[in-house]
Amino acid sequence: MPATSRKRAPRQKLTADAVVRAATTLVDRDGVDALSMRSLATELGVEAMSLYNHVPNKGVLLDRIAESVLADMQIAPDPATAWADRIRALAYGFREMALAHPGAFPLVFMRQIRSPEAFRPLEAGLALLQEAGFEGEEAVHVLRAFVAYQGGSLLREVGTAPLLGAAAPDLYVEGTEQLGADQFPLVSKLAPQLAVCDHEAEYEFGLEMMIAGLEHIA
Amino acid sequence: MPATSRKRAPRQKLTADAVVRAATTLVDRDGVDALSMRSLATELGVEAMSLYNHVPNKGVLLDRIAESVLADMQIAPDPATAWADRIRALAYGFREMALAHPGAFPLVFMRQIRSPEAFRPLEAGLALLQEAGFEGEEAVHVLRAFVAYQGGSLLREVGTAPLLGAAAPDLYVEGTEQLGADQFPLVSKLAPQLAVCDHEAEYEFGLEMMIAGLEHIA
DNA sequence: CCAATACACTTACAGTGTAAGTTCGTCAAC
DNA sequence: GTTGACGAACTTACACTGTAAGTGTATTGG
Repeated sequence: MPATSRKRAPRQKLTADAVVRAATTLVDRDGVDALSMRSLATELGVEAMSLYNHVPNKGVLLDRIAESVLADMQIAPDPATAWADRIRALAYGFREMALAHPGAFPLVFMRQIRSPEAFRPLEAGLALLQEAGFEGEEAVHVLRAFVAYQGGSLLREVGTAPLLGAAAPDLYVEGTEQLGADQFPLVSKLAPQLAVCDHEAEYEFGLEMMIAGLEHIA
Repeated sequence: MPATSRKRAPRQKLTADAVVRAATTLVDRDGVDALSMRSLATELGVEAMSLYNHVPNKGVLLDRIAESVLADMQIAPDPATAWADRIRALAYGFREMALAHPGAFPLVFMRQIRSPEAFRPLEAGLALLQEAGFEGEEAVHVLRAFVAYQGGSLLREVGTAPLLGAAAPDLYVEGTEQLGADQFPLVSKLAPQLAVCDHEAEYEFGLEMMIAGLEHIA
């Protein structure tokens, strides 16, 4: 007789890691709102309360998801190129992390992470800025500005913050039609441009703006 | 005998507007998570289901809250100063709106608003950029970049996206202590600067960076 | 081989959004 | 003045949420 039980499920290994991984997958697939302890348990072929043997509560589970996403971020080995290019590399690495986890990325932004995963990209950014000539408080300011821009951009791209995204492509046209072009002439005129949003191009545009601003300061 | 009934509550007028106003107040005071149909009803001295006579469902209620916040935004009458100054004025008006509604502001960012309230600031921004020499698609790019930066910044300031905010002031110190300064020397060295976050100063810093970048393009 | 541990299970409870049905205050028409 | 209609607040009910508490069993260390 094998080592597995004869009644009930064969006591398959359910580890904390498996729980977090499954949760991340579920969130990326169906969105954060679709994650409940019961839906996750079902996904794992287990009862809801069993999850509490591996994760203290849902809040911590969300933190773990964010950490696992952050841990996935690729930080380029930083070849000796111009610092502006290295900023670009780091920024696009950040974006790829977000796009790889469209559902879970907001958690990285919204939850306070207190683990090495959070320090790793931070350290990389500070190192890069230091070599670019930004030290101490100024480096922190620059980093915060970049993180704010990237966070806003990527939340828009993954759909969490659709403000000014493409959204329903007929929104502006419809809206401006029924409101009349008199009241909002420019919105009306630019409706076609507002109705589409090439996220990669937008990301690049803003990033270059910020880098140009940074070079102005340097 | 007055016109009011003698049994039950005096049938006080409960309008859609009153519902949205009360919801906005509640959300700003206690946070979005504290808003439930029942808690809002209690606040209004009414049963939960009565709200559905004035608002079709909670989602729409959240939209209405966002719209009411957007409607509160002051758009400066735009004196004939340099366009960079006018960008600053618009940006600080946006920030003041956010700070006046710390709980409800995230809804402005997260929910897709399809009402005149949303077009008004948009039109103002586009008008301003046009006078600064940015037309068509380029103006849209610029606007999206600014909105992304401001959204990210303000979500940090109101506490929704604490990433890189001050947060627990001992986070970095503790973190770097227990992890050792070897692994993250810069984070460790800059822990004091990372532990504090003067939101207004940070907002200004990033804004000036973006404006400098914009002037570089112009 | 037995005791201890780890961990999945069951039950239960307070809270959520909201569909459906009931009751009642107010006002218009006769 | 009576009646009827209508709007709006109320009640009940249901499927869901997170999780506290307690039960049972398969695996492992002595």
